[in-house]
Amino acid sequence: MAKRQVREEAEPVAVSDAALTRFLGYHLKRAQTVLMGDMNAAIAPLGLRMITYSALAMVAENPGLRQSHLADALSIERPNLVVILDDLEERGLISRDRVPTDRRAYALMPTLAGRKLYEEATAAVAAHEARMLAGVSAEDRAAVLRVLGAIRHGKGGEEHG
Amino acid sequence: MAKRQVREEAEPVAVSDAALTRFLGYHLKRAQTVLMGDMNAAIAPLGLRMITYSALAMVAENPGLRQSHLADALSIERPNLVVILDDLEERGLISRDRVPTDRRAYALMPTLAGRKLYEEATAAVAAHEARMLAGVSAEDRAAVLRVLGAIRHGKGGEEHG
DNA sequence: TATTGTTATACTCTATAACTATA
DNA sequence: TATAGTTATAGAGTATAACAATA
Repeated sequence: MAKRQVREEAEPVAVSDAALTRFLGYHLKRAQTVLMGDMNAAIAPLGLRMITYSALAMVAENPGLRQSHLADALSIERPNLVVILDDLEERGLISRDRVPTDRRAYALMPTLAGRKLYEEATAAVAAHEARMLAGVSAEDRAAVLRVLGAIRHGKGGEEHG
Repeated sequence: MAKRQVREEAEPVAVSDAALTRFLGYHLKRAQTVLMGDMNAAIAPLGLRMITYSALAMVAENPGLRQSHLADALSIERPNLVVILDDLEERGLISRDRVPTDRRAYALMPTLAGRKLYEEATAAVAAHEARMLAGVSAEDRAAVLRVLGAIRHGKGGEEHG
């Protein structure tokens, strides 16, 4: 609107990305941000976020799981898992049952409502990813999993400082 | 250490990931965390982090860049860029020069020290990524870039709510 | 003495509103 | 009135220390 000044850039301004596009870290971070933000939006109507869905999924498919094991599996710290499980428990999606043989620990169990929401959410997540990967070939999908696995596991054997 | 109780799990405890491994978001987040953490460690000796390196790289290869354009290019908010540039400027790696034709804006310029550090850091980053992708084929690397690009750009044309 | 879950806390990252100085 | 850069601030996400109960 208005009269348009003597400026070259009214459009997005083409800034060269060339300095960064050579690096996988750049692409990985951007894609991760977009995918997770979009996935969070996709399951927000169910009252879930990615981390919350992940915890629910693990409990649903590994009934009896201990909190410390779940934290390890999700690669998060034990203290940070507490509030996530508080949320799921308060909403009646999981329960924390005392373990008779080790009264320090809790066995995490999905409730019926938890299982139901897990299935709904899983369908939503699958649909979301199908949409995100609509134009991607099966070969490329497989390749991505190989590379992401290599990044995730490749580390640790190379340097230790 | 000590006597070993009557417990099945002294080792890492095999918890099934199956509930999550079907989803790309899971792999993407893990890989991103590992890669970025590792890259940050790789360039920490140079006093840089990934975001800090990215900003320096963009300035080095796009001298005269404005802050708002840089923020757009890095997909970060303008206010968050300020402290990053403060850091680079205080260390004498970039300068903020007034733009004569628009005295509101700053033209970001790399200093000589900035260019030098950028080249060092670029070598470190490239070496780091080469290490991370050591066992990955050229085809798989290309496939990853295709898929990450699809995720990053694929969004936005599908839904708008 | 070590471990499970918890609390408190801190540090980073990210996001928004509002200010200033210019346009 | 709108824009560039800034300030202040709030919210996630992530990390560590330390505590109570239990092993």
